[in-house]
Amino acid sequence: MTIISQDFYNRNTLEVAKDILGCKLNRRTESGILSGIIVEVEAYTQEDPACHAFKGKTPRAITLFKQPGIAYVYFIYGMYHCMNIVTEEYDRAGAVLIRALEPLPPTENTNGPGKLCKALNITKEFNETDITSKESDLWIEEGIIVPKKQIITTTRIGIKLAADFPWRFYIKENKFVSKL
DNA sequence: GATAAGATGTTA
DNA sequence: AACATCTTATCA
Repeated sequence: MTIISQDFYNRNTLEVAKDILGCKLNRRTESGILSGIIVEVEAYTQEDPACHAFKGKTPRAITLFKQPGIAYVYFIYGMYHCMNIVTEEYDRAGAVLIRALEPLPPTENTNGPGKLCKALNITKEFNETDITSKESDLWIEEGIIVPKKQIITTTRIGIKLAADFPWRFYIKENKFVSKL
């Protein structure tokens, strides 16, 4: 399997979000490698009021300004983690939130951003992990090809700010996309 | 089915 | 006080 390089992430966030659908997320654990196809994502950029980086380089959001191709993992609602991939050139903030995976093999419950982090045991210790290297315990490879016609665009979920931005993308009729 | 409430801790 | 969530309870 071909690992996805930094160049892929060093682009406009909206483009990366659409192009990463169908790619395969891998997590190496003591009991083996857990994998899933990315089937649902959302985009966030520094000009976007809903983005953590909108207010600038706060301690939490500083990761978003770093080099593309690293993970941004944060803790939310007192019990869940959410995993993003940092995009855009160094010193420009941008990220793609991984919202759902199609698990391989189909055992884990990965149809939501908090659930997939729990299933793959992704915690804040993975913040700033280089996901373009197989030496990491978290990386992304090429997966299946998703035709443009199969990509559905909608507004993002669970936010109040910029709720009208059509920056959520998912694979049409995939059973593992988060509920309604 | 739908909608509401509760759990829980970090952030600025 | 809000929060890029999810589960459980309580209706119908």
